[in-house]
Amino acid sequence: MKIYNTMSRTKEEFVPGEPGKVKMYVCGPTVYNYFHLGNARPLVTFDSLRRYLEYIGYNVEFCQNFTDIDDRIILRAAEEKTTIQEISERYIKEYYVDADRLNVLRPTYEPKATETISEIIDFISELSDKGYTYELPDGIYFDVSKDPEYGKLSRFRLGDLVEGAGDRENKKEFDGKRNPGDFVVWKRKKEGEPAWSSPWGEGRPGWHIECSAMIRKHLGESIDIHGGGQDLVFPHHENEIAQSECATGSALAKYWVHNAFVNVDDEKMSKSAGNFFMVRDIAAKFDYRVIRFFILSGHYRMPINFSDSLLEAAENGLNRIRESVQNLRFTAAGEERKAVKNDNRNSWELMEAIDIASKEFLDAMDDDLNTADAITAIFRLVRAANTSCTDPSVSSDALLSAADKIMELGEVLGLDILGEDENRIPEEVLQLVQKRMAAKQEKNFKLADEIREQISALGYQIKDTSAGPQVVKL
RNA sequence: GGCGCCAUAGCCAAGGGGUAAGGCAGAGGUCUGCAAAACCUUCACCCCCGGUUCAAAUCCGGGUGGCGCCUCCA
Repeated sequence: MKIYNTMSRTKEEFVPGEPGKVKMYVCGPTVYNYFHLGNARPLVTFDSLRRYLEYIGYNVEFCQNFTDIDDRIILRAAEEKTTIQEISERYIKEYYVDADRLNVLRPTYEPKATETISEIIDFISELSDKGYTYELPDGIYFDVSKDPEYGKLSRFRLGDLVEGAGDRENKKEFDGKRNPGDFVVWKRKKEGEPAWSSPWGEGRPGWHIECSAMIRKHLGESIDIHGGGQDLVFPHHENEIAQSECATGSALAKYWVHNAFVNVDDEKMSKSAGNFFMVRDIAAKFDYRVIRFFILSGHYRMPINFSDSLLEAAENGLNRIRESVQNLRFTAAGEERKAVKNDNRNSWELMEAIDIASKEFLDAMDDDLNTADAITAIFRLVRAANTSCTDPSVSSDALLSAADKIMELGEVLGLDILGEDENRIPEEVLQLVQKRMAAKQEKNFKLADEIREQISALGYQIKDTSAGPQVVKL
């Protein structure tokens, strides 16, 4: 497959360091709150990349961290008069509630910063021994001027950073720093803060260092894919590269992959801007599957706007796929349909459409994870399959093959098109369906409509087809 | 100031030198007691101006408009 590499700013052929194996790392959440739609985008994007790589045969080792020690967590704990452990544990639990329902697979490794302290300290020691760091009263800093390649990912030059600093240049934060771009790897303890002992006294790790240490601990010195949101390119990933490559001497990652933002009215959704929507709250109105489908309906490197009407459009689109699978299975179950031989011409044409959809799907995903086109391939199969449902000469086997393929491709995107339990109809509902059938036979349409209302109140919808009533979960 | 991205129908969104995928919404029709779904039909010359070319929405140059990073941030 081809994947866009931020390092080269071009699409490159994906060739992992070790054949058949992929090592990928994605920057995970700082756990001090529920996550918003903008945070959900990389989760869904990289989960889909991981699923696709596994689908085409790779063995994927996937690592995603939890930042569970950070200024915001400390602040939150202070506000609530509790410990940082309590805060981070709570929001890790809540993270899983949302992530699981978004059908995000659990990573192979999910390290926490606070459980990686000794590796982080070792890492800093190495940098220190090699002369890349210096001490200031408040902590240990990385000297970016010691790294001749610094800036290669973001393509920022050190001089430009000084200019970009603008009005911040006069602020205290630069006091003592050798270069404006220098960043802290170990923060000395301030009164009342949680701390760990280290060769530099009590303190806690800086933000960037945890990822460098975790990657090496779980995946090794060099990995295949490193992912995250576009805003992490600088400074976070740039600094990770500087630390890791100065320490180990080898390239940290072969492919740098970054997703674009979720916007509201064309402006970046962010906590600081206050224009964010929690996934939890959106899920009160829309199914988590709709949220995932919405995220995947555009290319990951293009910004997407969020609004209710866009979610509604996504919901309707996803329903079209779901209904198709339901209709295919229902139609295939018909007795007359089962008698149709599967080697007739029209059945064969549907089988061909299935193959074409598979190929289009693979082509789309191979082209830099083009999930928008991959979804189009599914829609094209849906159209062909629905048309086949109206053609009595197409066999049950062919219809079921189409349904299976739609489910299979949907699963690669993690869409969970039809859950297992959605096929089982409760006895109570089935009895009502029988009663309604009887009422219809007697032309008692008033009663029939009342029963339909009852069924609907139980969460099921009834559709009268030429082959009898079809019941589906709403 | 530095670096970078984007501009395609009412909306969303792919594509990317040879004459515009798909979805949502809309209109008309078929089926149907009604409803729902489905099916059929219909719905764009791709921001503007130059240039290259037999041919440009696609390439190049210049505009205009929108956005992002350079500060915690997905």
